[in-house]
Amino acid sequence: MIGADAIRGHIDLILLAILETRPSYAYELSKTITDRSRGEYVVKQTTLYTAVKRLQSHRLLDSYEDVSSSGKPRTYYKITPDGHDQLDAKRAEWRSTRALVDHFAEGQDTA
Amino acid sequence: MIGADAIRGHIDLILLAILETRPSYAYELSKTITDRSRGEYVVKQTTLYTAVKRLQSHRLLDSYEDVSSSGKPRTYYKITPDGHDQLDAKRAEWRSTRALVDHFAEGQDTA
DNA sequence: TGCGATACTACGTCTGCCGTAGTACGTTGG
DNA sequence: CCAACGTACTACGGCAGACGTAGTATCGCA
Repeated sequence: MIGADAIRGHIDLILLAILETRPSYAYELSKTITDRSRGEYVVKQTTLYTAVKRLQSHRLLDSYEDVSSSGKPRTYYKITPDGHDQLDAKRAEWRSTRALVDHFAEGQDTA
Repeated sequence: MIGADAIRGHIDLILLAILETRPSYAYELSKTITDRSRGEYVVKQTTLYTAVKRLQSHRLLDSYEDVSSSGKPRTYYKITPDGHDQLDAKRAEWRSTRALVDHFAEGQDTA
């Protein structure tokens, strides 16, 4: 089970990366994350909704209603061109972060 | 330059890992981090002091004064046995987190 | 008709990192 | 001698992200 603080700040990257492939809606996104992490990471509903709203407010996601599906109409989220750019940027940032933490965590002394 | 939010939650791991080798004091720790990250990550003083105090309050670090050095007496920090355990735990957590983010970030679809 | 899955919102709280600022001591050097 | 600079540390308020809890609402199905 992975704690939220460890993931903190990377949820945007995860969501954008999932939505890069195809549009999805909040509930499905949360399932996708749970499934693909084999249950290791379960996003809280509040966290998820907050995150998609944040991304949308930054114009990284667009949303549209889908009435055709069964049940309540769903809000689908779709990545925007800006979202793609951000995704690239966040991937790069992640690689830097990963390299940095790896460096210290593994205690190498090569500068 | 790596933003603090990307590192957030991993500072404890970084500090413990550095102190695993040998005791150090706040100022030196900050220099170590700056140097070893080639200036990519510069910890703020407030962040650093908050972090070491937090670790100490959790009994992961011990401190002692060193009067022999020139200048103001320094507070040296030394990792405790509990700190070693935490370090192992945090390393493991980091590996999980890394695997998870990598998985999503790189858009693999192998569950 | 009511239960379970789906779909979402509201609100207050906690924690970590930041910005800014100030205090204080020592060595060095003009 | 005293001023500047590096070292060492504290205080305080702010902000954002994630959380816990809880409530609302619709639909399918038995």
